[in-house]
Amino acid sequence: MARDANVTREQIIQAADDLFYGEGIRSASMDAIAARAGVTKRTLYYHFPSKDDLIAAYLAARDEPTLSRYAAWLDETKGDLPEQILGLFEKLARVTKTARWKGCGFLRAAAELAGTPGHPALKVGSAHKKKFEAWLAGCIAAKGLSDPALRARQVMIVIDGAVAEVLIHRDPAYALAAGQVAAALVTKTM
Amino acid sequence: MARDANVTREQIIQAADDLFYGEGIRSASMDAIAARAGVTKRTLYYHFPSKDDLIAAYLAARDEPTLSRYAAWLDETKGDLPEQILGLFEKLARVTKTARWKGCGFLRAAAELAGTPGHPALKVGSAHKKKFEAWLAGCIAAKGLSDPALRARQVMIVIDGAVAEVLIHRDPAYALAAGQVAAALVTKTM
DNA sequence: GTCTATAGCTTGATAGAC
DNA sequence: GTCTATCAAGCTATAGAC
Repeated sequence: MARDANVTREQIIQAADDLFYGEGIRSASMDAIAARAGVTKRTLYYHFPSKDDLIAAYLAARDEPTLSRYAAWLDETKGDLPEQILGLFEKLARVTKTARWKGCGFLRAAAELAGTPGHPALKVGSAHKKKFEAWLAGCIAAKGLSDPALRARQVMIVIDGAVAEVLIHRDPAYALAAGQVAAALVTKTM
Repeated sequence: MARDANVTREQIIQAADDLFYGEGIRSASMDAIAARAGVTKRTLYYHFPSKDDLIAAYLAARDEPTLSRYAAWLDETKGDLPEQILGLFEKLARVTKTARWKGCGFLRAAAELAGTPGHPALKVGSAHKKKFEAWLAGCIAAKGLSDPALRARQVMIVIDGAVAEVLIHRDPAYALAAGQVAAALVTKTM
């Protein structure tokens, strides 16, 4: 039945997210993902013809939730845009302290798959970051600031730089130092 | 002979660098590394007891050359510190266009090994980035700027953010946009 | 210190039944 | 659409000779 198929598909995606994000893409085996999803490998391969397809689907499923999370972090913070950006980075710093947090899934996929240039998951990751950057540009343009596209790009660089640095050192302080830079980037007088 | 052992060891490290950096750590097999180094697996395991040891040694070997490269990029550029920083990012943008460039080996290792927290290579990577940050702090302090430690940390965030973004989009323009931010960070009037 | 050879296991993917 | 069973290849690491 199509209804059950979607449920099964979602269970597989969830298992893939747990293992790809938790252990790394190459480290997580199709065996382990099938077992975690509670299906056999035959069923897994029925829904996803290859591991590469599953990797791409795993990242695609993270796109919307990731954007929503950052948008919520911004919206939850009172004040003008620089203050909101500071709030976003404070919330980022907080989640990086949790045991589950292991950096940005898109960036980690790009890092791990850098050796296979045409990989479908790389396109998904690039598209996600473009969407993120466009959302930032919209927030900046709404405040009437000059050069929203450039500022959005620079804030994006600072966000991913902060995430990378926190992952490397396991120190949330980097996110707070980054927040200051990003806040300055969305302030009229630079 | 000890002399030949060092030569062999260096050949293995070179082969590991080619394959770990080129294809990814998990994707590159010990078989392939031994073959590329022109030794048998027995010899490979004589010099490096495990793959994890070899990964750590591969990163350790990249430490000094990486720092020297960035230092050269700074030194080669005429002008005051903000101009030198701009020059550094321009040179970064240029090398990202080469086919061989695939991001930062340290960051990619951190991304790939995020699932194994105690891995020796993660300590090597963190130590390298700390050293890089300390070098930046020295450059900034030498110019008499306030808060050299904080500024260095923020420049580090921007550098790694730029590298991450260029890797994701395969677009050197991100490095140039990042250069403006970093240059502003080492300017007296912020 | 380097060789040949291989153990012991895991991998991504498939065959055929129902 | 899901199952049981299995493949051929690749993996890390080791044994024993010289």
